[in-house]
Amino acid sequence: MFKPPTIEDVAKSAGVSKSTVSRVLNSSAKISEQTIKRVLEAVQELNYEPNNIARSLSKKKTHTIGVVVEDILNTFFTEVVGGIETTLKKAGYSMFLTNTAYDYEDEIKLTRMLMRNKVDGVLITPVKSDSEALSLLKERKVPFFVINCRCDHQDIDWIVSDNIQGGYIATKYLIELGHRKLMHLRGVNIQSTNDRLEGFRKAVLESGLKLSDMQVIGNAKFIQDGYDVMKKYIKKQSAGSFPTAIFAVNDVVAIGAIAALNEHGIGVPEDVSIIGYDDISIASLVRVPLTTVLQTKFKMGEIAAAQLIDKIERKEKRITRQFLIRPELVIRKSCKRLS
Amino acid sequence: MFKPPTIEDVAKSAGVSKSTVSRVLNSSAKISEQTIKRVLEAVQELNYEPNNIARSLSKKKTHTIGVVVEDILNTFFTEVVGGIETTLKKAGYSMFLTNTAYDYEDEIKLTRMLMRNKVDGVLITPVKSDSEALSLLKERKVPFFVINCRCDHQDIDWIVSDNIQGGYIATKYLIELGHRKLMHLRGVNIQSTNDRLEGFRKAVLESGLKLSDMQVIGNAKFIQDGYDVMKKYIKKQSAGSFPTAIFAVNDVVAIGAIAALNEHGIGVPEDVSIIGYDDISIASLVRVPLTTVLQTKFKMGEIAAAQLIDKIERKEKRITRQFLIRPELVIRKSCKRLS
DNA sequence: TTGTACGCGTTATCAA
DNA sequence: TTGATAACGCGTACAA
Repeated sequence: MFKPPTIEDVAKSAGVSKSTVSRVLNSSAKISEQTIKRVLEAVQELNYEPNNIARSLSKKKTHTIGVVVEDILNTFFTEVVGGIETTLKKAGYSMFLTNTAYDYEDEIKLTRMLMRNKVDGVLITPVKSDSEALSLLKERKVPFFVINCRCDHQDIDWIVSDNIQGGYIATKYLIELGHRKLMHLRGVNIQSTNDRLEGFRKAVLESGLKLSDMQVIGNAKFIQDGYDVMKKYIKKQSAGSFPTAIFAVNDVVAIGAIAALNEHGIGVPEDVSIIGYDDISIASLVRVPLTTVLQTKFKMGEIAAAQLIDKIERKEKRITRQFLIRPELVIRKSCKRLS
Repeated sequence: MFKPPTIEDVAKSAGVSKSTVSRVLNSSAKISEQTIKRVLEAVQELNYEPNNIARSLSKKKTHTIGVVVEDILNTFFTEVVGGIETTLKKAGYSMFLTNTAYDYEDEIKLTRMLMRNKVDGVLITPVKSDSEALSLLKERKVPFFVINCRCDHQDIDWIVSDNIQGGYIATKYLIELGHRKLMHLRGVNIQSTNDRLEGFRKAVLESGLKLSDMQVIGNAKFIQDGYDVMKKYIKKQSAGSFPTAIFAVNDVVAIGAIAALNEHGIGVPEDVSIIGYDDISIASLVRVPLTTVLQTKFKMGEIAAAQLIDKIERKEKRITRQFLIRPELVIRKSCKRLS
């Protein structure tokens, strides 16, 4: 059975004590040139790699960050994770990546697992804003940072894309193009999509328009939902009440809606303008390049990771850090100015 | 300063020795109902969580798998990682996810880091098929499994999508549709894309056609490359030699090529058929729903992870495991039968 | 059935 | 500048 060399083996080979080897490797004290050389030679020869597990146990620090994500396959989270990974690597941390698949029980189990693994900190996209996972972390004094969820508690750090602002700028853009009869294809009932609706309302009211003139329909999430909702709407409505512009809760819903519209001979943007949300990678490639609202996901991950590390290493007094990232309008071809 | 309770604390609180606590928690031996109850109560009360670091050090097993991926943002790898994560979770393992960004130096550094962290095994998509990372792992007897790369060495386990077969079925399909003047938009010079070209050639020859009649152009990777290569080709060529069908090295290159074709009034599939590779999520959403070749990425991840775990836990003699996953044809609308 | 004592591979403390 | 030796928190052989 193969056993990797330990610090003890190096010590013997170099003819010194293991404390000396440790000192050389961590350059923590003054050591004679001679012994340094001898130790490094022994390290080379044995091809010694320190055992981080033992080191972690001794130092009570693992240089490891746990990441709990809702959907590891969703490009939104993927890009956030990309930002996290980049930042952690730079700072010398490794990443335990876990996936809840929106399962609350799993979220708690995974958080527990991470705590048992003594991660130095946790980045989490919680299913619920009052998730017990957060209480667990707080109780055990594990530094953590919440991503993509505004938590009520004042002392919880988080970063979210400002969905109210995003809904606002999307709607405002449509209004500026001269549209007055708007529709919102709303999403499922969660914080982020509710915020987008709120932004929609805010823009409408602020522009002196009436909410009662606007239509808010659907409960859409995937491309098929966008298609179905639109299809159903078209069949029911008389042409008179048809909106001139639509704000869809996300890009795939927008794409589905466009397909339904086209099937009925309604052109985008000739007959109706449509704006999405997310700027998914294909937004520029679909039949009509999609005007949309961009969330800087990679950056969100970077900021969250950087903040967490700062919290861990600086150990400064509790400053609550809450970040609202401004989304950006990406103008392509799916909206036209109303003459 | 807060200190989480240790097994010792639980032992004291329950009035037993720590070995007893350990036994209860690992149910490794027979213990009286009484003490079991007392211990569990103490665990509850103190909200005790075992320290996996200490446990790992003692048991020489971390229940952790290192994953080294070339591009954490690429949906190909993302889906593979999805399959890995699912499988590992089921088996009770955690995942250290790292990203090389195609940097060979990084690949080695990260592999070293994983070994220092004493992962029980490694899943890796190496940049080179003879990467030193693999030798390191072999030397240190760390079980590993290679994803998406056929390695020369007979004793290395790997799983790849069969790109030769993929190129073959794509080309064969075009030929079966009656096409005789084919073109291949080739990719950059790496194993997988070279294999696709090889499959292309194989299908051509096998059908009794001449390779000299076929055109192989480009060095394309991204959407822009597909556009540029096609654009350039159109400008140079006389209509006579134009192919009736094109096999593009991947979907985005195909999409770029279609854009270039359309700009010149060449319709797909009316004037020229085109088939892609990958079945990226948007393949069905672009102007012309794309016929393509599908790689079962999630499944690749699942298989790789399952095989690795099997290797770790069964400790059976060396059976080399090499998997060639068959790609599948996904027929949509971008190819037409030649009359 | 339970407890004692040692080992896992480091770092940290205290002498020398 | 170095070397013993004690933590770190847990599993486990051995003894009781």
